[in-house]
Amino acid sequence: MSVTIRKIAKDLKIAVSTVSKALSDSHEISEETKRKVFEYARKLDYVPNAYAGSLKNRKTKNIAVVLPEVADTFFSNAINGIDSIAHTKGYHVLVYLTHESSEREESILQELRGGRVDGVLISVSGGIKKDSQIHAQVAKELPLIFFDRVCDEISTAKVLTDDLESSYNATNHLIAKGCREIVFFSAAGNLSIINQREEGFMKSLRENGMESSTQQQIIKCSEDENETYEIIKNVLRGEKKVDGVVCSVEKLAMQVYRACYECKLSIPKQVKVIAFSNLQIASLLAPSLSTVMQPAFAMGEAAATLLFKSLAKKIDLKQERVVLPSILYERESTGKK
Amino acid sequence: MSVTIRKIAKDLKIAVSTVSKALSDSHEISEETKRKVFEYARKLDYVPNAYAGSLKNRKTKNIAVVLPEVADTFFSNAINGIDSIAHTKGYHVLVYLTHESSEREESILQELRGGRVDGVLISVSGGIKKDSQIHAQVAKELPLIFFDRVCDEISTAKVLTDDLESSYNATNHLIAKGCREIVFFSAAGNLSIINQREEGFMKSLRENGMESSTQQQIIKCSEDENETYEIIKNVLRGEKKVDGVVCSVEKLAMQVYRACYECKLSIPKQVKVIAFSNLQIASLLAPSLSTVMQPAFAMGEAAATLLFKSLAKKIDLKQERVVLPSILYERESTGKK
DNA sequence: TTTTTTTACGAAACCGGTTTCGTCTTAATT
DNA sequence: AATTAAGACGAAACCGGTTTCGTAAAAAAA
Repeated sequence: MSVTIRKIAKDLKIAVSTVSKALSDSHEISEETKRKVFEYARKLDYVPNAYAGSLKNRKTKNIAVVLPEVADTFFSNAINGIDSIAHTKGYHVLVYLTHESSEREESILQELRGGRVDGVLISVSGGIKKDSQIHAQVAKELPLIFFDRVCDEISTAKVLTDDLESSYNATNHLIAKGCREIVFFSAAGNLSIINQREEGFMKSLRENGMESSTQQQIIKCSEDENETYEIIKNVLRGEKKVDGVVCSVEKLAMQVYRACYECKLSIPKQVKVIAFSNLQIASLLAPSLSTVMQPAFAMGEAAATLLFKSLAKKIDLKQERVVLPSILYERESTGKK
Repeated sequence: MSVTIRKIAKDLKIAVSTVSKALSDSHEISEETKRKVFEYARKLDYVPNAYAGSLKNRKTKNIAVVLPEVADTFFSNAINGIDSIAHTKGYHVLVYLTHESSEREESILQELRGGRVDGVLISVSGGIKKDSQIHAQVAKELPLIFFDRVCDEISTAKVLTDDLESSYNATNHLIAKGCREIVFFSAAGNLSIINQREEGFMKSLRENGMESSTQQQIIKCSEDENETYEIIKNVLRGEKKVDGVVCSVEKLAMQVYRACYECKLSIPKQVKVIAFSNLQIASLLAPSLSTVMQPAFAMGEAAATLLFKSLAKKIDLKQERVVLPSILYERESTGKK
């Protein structure tokens, strides 16, 4: 049985409340008594129970981070950013993985209503349904902050990147490098950031007079990896020789690389590729991959900072919206020597 | 204010204990009453407080995962494995990052003594000191399981890979490919898995009559990235033309690639490289990287499974030791066409 | 010296559950 | 008919803290 303040009180023949106050260095307690309590607590190696007090004051010092997966450089770096802030605030981080499943995401959020955490940072799963009520419900009960993959419908804080603009820039980059038949590989699901990236892509095409059929230029991929691979191969082998590719997410870039290898298409000679990706080793790929890199760590920091400000009642989350710029790295896959 | 069983009891004009028992489907309560309680609880959207009961029965349904970093494919995949098991058991996962700092690791473990979690899975930081008492202390108070980076001194469950053997195999592989001047880049710190890998390396050299000076063949790298880079470059540019490299950890492989690039050394023509790594995209590197891949997901699963067995009082952790095999992937960096 | 204020501490309620134990009613047993 | 057993529920303790409020003693003010 672990040491409690009741045991300390009993041994020292003083009241439980006195021990509690002494340990929190209350002015109500004399220095003499405080010293005694601290000494004895130290001697018994007293460690307070983390959740006992949380009942009374409703502070668990836990926050939840809900995301599709952790084996992804964007998300793992975001966690680093979140953890760096949480750590300075003495908070603990619970990580929840949805694996892009909306059912799982919903059941996780439902569980989070049980007072396990003081706030939630979330990047929604690709499969999320529009009509889900649970996000709004959670947002009512505790501070909820979206980062990167947001739900536009929910009125709460959001941290994102300039997706439309950076997708526009990426497409312009391909065009500047001479591409004339560009396609956009779009991730499955109905994420607003993906929509933004699609729009940036189309905006560039429009401005450059390269717009034809949206359906032929924006290729929706599947949730299934193998299916996606087939889709990609079919597009690349099509009669309309594609010479430029924008990948909306990192995973697709890897698939495009594999497909080009199998179809004996040379990157960047025959097909130029640029992708939204946070791979630190993009520069070591064969060929090195041009990327639009999101400031994952900074986004995590920003989201966590908003959360703690909200917990300190400093801000109203409804008003908050942070947009950070992505950075375009030009590498061999778009023709850099 | 959220709805509690006391509110339900009051509204239904029954005792709190009756509500509690009804909700847990106790046989003490009549079907009639249960129905009423369930209905009303559902109507009020009652969600039980996660930590209220934990005081009494000492079960938080939380586990801690302590690791050096998350932006590393081994660790992020291990988390996936852990999460997959934890999820089926209805447990929640707290992630703690040490960033290879022993002070941080110690303060984290100290905090975990406060009953925040029911058990701990840990991969120790490289900077950990031998004389730290806190690991043993935690192991006394709650189930503690080491995975991958273990502390040999502590008598508790461990999940690891066949480090000595796989390092031996990796070195043999280089020799079979014609390497005659092989060095082992060893990660900073004093981790037992690194020692095992060093031993496997030396064993191979010995058996092949290639052992010379250990100090010249096993190169200890620094905690500082830039310093490590300089060390690597100096070794590769040395007069004794190194033609084979074993990297004890993934990060070093990336540094070796950079160094070879800068020193204009061709991989695999002049230098062959093999590394302990879990990068899924190792095959897309330029050149593709031969790796010793650890079964990260399975290790996470195994560690979590041990923990839950221990929580169910099914096993004595002191006896447990799981060793999983790594897999050697031969790719271009060691000469595969 | 009397009154007021301050200091230091204790008793008890409280947070939201679980669990033990006692009691009353009804049904089964002898 | 008397006794026992089972069924259904309530009162209260408990888990380990925090917080409010009351009070005795000492110090300060009148």
